[in-house]
Amino acid sequence: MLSKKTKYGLKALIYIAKQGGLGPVLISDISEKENIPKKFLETILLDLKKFGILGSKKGKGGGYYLMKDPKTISMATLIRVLDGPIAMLPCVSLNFYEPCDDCPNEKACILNHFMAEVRDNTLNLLQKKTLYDLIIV
Amino acid sequence: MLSKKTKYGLKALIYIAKQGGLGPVLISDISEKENIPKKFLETILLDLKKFGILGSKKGKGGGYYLMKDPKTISMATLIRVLDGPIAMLPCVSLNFYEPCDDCPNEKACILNHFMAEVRDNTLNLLQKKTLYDLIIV
DNA sequence: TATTAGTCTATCGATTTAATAGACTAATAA
DNA sequence: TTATTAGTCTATTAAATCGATAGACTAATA
Repeated sequence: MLSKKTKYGLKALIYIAKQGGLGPVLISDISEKENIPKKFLETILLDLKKFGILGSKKGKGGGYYLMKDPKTISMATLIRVLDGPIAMLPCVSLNFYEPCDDCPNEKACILNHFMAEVRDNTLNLLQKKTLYDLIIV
Repeated sequence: MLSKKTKYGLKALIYIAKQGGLGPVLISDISEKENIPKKFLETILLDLKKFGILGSKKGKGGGYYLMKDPKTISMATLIRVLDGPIAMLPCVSLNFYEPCDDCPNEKACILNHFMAEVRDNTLNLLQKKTLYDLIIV
């Protein structure tokens, strides 16, 4: 399951993307319209900024805006930034790989092979879908 | 990500299935061969018994055995029993559904629709694959 | 009746998650 | 230049979950 942080983050990004680049969007605006705790949302958007997905402007007329064309932002990237690994096991994660303590031979591990298949299956969908696909309803 | 409980549980089931029904399999046997903490494994197998996946026999010559043909046990079922929802959000879970507090209208929620698509995509694979598919290498 | 092996309850520490608090800094406009 | 707006940063907290362990108990077999 995705964390609430991830759900909130995705909803915020969809909200911002829907504005279509008409100036920065206020945290408080997103918070109210999407029913996301404001302080929590602050930390999430800050995270997205750190990863170059969002940019921000302080002061009056400030807010958050997308740094790239929504068509170039895949859902796989967003889930990885917000939630972490897409794979079901660390030993088949492409971006967050970690070996299993209990597994003496990963290449011979049946579960490893199966979970890699599941990962590829999911990735195939998540990499194709972009933020843009979500805002054109 | 799947919990260690789930990973251990799946490895144990694969181990038991590989014995091909030649009498009950000992917890200690699985624990040693698969490097799973024995006490932890006990609780996991007990869980699988509760859900009718495994049966057990006490005393000498006892142990755990499969209650059904591995060909009839889907990976989707196993992951649900061990880990919980397969869906990425509670609001699109078929077996563990819960509405989102922040969502005023689920049917109109873009994320909901997208995550339902992801769920179907994953489920399509997990329901086809059975425990048997994992033991024939 | 001794031994083997699963059952049950409970507890523990560590980590993660969700959320909040509050002081601070940058940008804008009057 | 200063009041206001709005994002930044650090930190703390409460609750939940995770991974693991302890120990007493019960059933089955030889």
